[in-house]
Amino acid sequence: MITPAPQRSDLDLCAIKPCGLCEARPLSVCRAVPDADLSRLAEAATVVELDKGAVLIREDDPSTALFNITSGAVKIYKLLPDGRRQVLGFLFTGNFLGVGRTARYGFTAEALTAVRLCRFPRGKFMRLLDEWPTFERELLCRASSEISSAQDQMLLLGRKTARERIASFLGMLSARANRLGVAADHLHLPMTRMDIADYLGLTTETVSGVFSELRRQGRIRLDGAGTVRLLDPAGLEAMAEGHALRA
Amino acid sequence: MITPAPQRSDLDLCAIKPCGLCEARPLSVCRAVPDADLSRLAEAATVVELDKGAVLIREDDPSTALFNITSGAVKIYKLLPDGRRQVLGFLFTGNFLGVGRTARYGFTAEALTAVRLCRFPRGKFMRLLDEWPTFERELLCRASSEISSAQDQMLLLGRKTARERIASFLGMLSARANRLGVAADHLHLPMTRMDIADYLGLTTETVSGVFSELRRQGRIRLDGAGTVRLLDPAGLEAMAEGHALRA
DNA sequence: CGCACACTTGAGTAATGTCAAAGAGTGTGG
DNA sequence: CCACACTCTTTGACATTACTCAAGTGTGCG
Repeated sequence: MITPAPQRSDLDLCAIKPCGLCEARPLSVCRAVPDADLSRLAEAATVVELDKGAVLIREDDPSTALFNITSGAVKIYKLLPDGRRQVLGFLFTGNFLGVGRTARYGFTAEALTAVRLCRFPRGKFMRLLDEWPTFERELLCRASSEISSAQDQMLLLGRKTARERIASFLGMLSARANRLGVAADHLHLPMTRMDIADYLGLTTETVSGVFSELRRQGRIRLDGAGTVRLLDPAGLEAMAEGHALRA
Repeated sequence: MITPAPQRSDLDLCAIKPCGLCEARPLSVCRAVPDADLSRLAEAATVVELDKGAVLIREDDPSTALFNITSGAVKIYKLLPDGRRQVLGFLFTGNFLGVGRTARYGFTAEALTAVRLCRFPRGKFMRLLDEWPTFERELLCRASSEISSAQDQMLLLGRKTARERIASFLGMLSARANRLGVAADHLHLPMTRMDIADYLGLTTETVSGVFSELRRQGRIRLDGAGTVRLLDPAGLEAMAEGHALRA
């Protein structure tokens, strides 16, 4: 509901880093670029480092560049004229921003933590795309799964209760941790309650209330410092799918 | 809220139609296929005709085929175990179904009217994709704009009021009519109030109530037979973006 | 140490959902 | 061609979920 005053931060241009050594590569679109061509990829990219709160993409600005996150977390959101906000997603290492074909960005992107990104000017990027079919396939693949997640989110926003939304949210974070091979029941939330609320179509008060309710029910534990421990993942999973909750 | 009993209809296999004469081609992904290769495209496709209400894709079934709509309208939706439903979208002539890369369909697709489609077995389709880079680019392009629409819909579902949702819905249909070169203030709605409600995250009663309110305000006219006339497109547009409404 | 900021809690409210019933439109079979 | 049966739509009374507003409690940072 509240418009945060987004601070414009100049993009720090850092030395180009060889893509071959990049620890984010296995998670990124660039994994589809042939090893032999890595230097051409590195040529096209500029490494950018931003502080927490910095805005890297502004809704309705001309979309001149695409970004790959190599470390840190980013939130993307849309605003209504009166300041109501919808967070469209949280992006982490390996996520790619700006695939949209339109002339202008459809959302704002803001750093949740300090971030490091590779910035690709749109024109250069498109030319590379033409050369490496595997790269284009990778993008299509990612776009497809993004559509699929968006559809899950539509079901959540359109039809789930506040409880179910929070349970789904925790489930998603847990699944992501699992995919990355991290402990899936010990979650770190880099976003505020308001970000979560704006992501789930709720208010901070409701999010807070449901977290407390889940804590009282012994399903989660709030360890402070943005950490949540899942004590009953199965129960939360069931709740997320809309099954009535016992206990 | 209600699960319609979807009737399984056998896919009628019809004679293969030459793609060169297809009136849906300028609107479809196939416009990106080189003319010289059209016969290979036609070989891969099977023309299918379905009655209103027929289910062509069932959520969680193995995704064995992709479809291109050559005439008619289709709705796609997801269900929760207790029957709550979220309509993800309405698809028309030229829209493409099934780009998802996953092994199973993520939604159910049901004919809103009688439909004609081209059915592509997934394997064959993927092989064609490898051969025609322009075809793959076309799909990526469509996937991007689908993501963009999905994001608009998330804003709608997460943050807009019932009034704003209906106004947005009418605006979308109007914009589509405009794109097709049809009169943009005379809309035909092939879907029921319940479909609209399930698309906008509302109930039929609320949808009906808002339609009546807009009619009383002189902003629209309900001509029966699923036809709506927009009397105040500018006012509706403003309403869709969340501006307070005078009058 | 104290000021922000984020989070939690609770009381009251408003928007939308639920339930019920009547009205309109459509198609079918006599 | 009409009557019936069906579904879809509209309307209204009532219930409920989540929001608003307000106060109070951490928690981190300068």
